[in-house]
Amino acid sequence: MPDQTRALFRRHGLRCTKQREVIYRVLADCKSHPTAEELHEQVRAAESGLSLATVYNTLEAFSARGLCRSLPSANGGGAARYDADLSDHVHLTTADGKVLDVPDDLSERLLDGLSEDLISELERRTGLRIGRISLQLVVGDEPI
Amino acid sequence: MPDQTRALFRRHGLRCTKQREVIYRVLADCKSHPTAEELHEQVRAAESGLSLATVYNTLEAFSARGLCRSLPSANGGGAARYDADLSDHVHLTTADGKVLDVPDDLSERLLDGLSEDLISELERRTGLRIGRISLQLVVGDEPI
DNA sequence: TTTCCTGCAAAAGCTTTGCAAGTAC
DNA sequence: GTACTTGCAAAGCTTTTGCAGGAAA
Repeated sequence: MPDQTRALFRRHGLRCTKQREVIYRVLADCKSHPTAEELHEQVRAAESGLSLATVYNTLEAFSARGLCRSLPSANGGGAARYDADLSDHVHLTTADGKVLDVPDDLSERLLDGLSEDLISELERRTGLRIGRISLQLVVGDEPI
Repeated sequence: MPDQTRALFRRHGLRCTKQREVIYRVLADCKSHPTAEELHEQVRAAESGLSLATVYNTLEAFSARGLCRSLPSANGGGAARYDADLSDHVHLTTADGKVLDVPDDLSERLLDGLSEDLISELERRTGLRIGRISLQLVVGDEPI
């Protein structure tokens, strides 16, 4: 396992196993926001014995420790999708459940609308504590 | 069934049945964006024989005809949530899967960021045809 | 009368869990 | 050695589907 990955896991309180390494590497290299199942297929190329349950457990551990996040799907049903890119960027979800990154410059224009005082206003009125916030555009090809 | 509901169903090409009426009424009166299961519980107060499969079929019919929409969940897994309010408003999804409406004035401030040319820019770069667009804030109580 | 809808039960899809064996620390 | 992780299988939850009877048009 590369020292960098080892350090990353340690820093987040995760044990270093070869399963976790390969899962992290595949997810981090992947621009398509894969489902657990898709990840499992790709990961088995490198570690053929690796089970789907381990993929789920690992994604859960990564999410809990802030190494990845799961993304809202189009409609609640269907498989969860995961992203190891934790930078501020907007996701665009299509009607058929795919998730794309909104290009950085457009993300920025959208995120500029999320000013500090809009967020405090939201906290005040909803009573929620808002630690992080992410923005999701859901698009359909039919006008409403 | 009230004439108004009857007319609404007819206008959208849906047959008028008492099951659909009660499901629509409960959903439209409900501010909490219920899951199919929650809706089923409430609906059975009025129509005790109504099955969960019918709730799902009906929500599917409503969504297809534009009488309601299903909302992205926090993380892809879990039950879908439904909303009969189709006006432009932003949804806020909490880490534990609840969905709230963002107050109108704040929704408006956010939606102002979605200018026509940002949307055409997105269409041009993604190759998608964007017929409708909805905005979802996903918040967590932990900083990322 | 024709077509669509409902209810039931069964199946399908996604995710979690219990447990025994194995591995990192 | 201790605590955590893995793999398997089974269970759990959500959603969809096939089909027979029933209701709307």
